[in-house]
Amino acid sequence: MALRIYNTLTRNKRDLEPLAPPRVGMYVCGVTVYDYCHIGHARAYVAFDIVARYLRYRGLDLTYVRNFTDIDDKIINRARERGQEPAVVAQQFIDEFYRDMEALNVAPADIEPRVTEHIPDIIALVERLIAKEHGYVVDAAPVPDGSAPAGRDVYFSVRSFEPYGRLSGRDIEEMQSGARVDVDERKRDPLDFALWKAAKPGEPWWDSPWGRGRPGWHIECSVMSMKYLGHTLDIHGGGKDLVFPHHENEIAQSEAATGQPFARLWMHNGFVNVNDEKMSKSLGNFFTIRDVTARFDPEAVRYFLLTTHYRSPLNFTDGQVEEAENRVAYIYETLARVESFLAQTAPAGDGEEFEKVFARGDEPYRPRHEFEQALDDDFNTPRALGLLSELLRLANLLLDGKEQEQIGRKLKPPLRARLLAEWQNLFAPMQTVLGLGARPPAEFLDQLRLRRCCRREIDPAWVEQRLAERAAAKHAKDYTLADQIRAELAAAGVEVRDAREKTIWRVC
RNA sequence: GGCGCCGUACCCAAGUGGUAAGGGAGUGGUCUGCAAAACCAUUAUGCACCGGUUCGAGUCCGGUCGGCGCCUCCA
Repeated sequence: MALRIYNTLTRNKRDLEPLAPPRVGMYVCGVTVYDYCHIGHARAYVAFDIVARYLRYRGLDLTYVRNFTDIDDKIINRARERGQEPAVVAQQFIDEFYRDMEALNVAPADIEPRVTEHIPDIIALVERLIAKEHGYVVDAAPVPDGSAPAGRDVYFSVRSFEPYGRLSGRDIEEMQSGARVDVDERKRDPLDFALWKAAKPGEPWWDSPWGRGRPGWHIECSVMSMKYLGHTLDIHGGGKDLVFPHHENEIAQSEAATGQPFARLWMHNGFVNVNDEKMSKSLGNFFTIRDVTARFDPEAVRYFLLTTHYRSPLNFTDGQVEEAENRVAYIYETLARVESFLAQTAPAGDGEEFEKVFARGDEPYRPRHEFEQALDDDFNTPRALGLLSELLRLANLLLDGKEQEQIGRKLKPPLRARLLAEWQNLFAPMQTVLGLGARPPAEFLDQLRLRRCCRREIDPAWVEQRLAERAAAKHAKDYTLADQIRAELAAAGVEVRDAREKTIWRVC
């Protein structure tokens, strides 16, 4: 069974065919570190986290590279605003990035290179492009204060690379008429882009054959991806907004330099929208990961991001994240119930396997197989979550002892325990691949309750106090008072559940 | 203007030409002192609209309407 992935370059799904199986090299464009990440960033890195986890689950030997762009105009501007060194700004937001990703349970990449640590490699590639006449050197634009420029600029000649535009499906001639490209007579073609930029006064710089300067935006990814993964990557990924010009330019630079295909498979995730419009810094309609995880459990954000296929647009609303948070709570409540049942009942019984007991007509029930089919099909996480939901429902069915309603017969508790133990094994890969439900259930549920108490300004001590009073009333068979207290708690957002031994509560 | 994507129930969302996953909300039920949770049942002869191909189309083709994206920094 092959893993099929949508390839932006060919506009269809292709089998993943690594150059040197089982090894797979994947490069994903990382963040420019000048600000907190927003939900759009979260989507991209959660999407590729699933890719990484699933490739490993499938037994592939993945090397995952994700860079940090730690030198760039925006970082320099931010540093200037704050009166800090650009390197300080960059380091701060690298740290913030890690905090966000950790909260979202996004595993680090294997290699996380930074642009500023690869300047000699970048210079070498620019020199190579100049030698092959794909790059050309021009005088830097005049400096506003009239002083002499510190170096010269190097541009890539788009017309020297015949296939330019293939990834994004556009034609150089047609783009000219777009008229939205700047006119700079130093460039041979308006679409030519900078490989190396002369330093302006007050900007960070590195010595180079073209004087003091710094890398252009696109060259870093060509350099760092090929350095760690070789000339041809198995997978190159990023957000849809990088298709043009960033990835187009990466292809041009890399293939012009090496003469080899740069990436076999291009994956691009869709946007996160707000009111059906793209969430972006420039539109100012973004929510940072920090904002959202302050209000909702980070795992709810992760779940929410997986409810839509990674290539489709995803509309962000509080209601959706709240719903996701309820689903995650359902996962952990089920896991907690399974744990507690198994702690009390010893499994026993043979020959009654999950796939037979819950057979669908003549077909055995094989959730793991279906799960793999879903992810094999271009990482279809919504389908995978659907299967997850079914599986959770079956666990609760067994826990309630209501399996008769589904399979037409009643099972003895030891056999139910055995099936639930098997259930845990079926569920485990879903936990590890999706990165959901992997925390200790009690810990999660306590945290969620605290978080929701904060959200609704409920004092847990007050709840406990009122519940004690209600227990006394119930004991005295004063149901009127007991129900009155329960109604009062419910009005505050506290849901009371009378379980067998004790009363538990949660916040909605 | 060029290129491209999308339009599935009240809401979110899968859907590989062959009887429309899953979740939320709603309704009925089981359980419960009553509830809540959980579970069971139920909710699209229908997939924006109009044509076409086919034994058969949400799925393929053409057109119409509506929404969005890229073409400039952007995950």
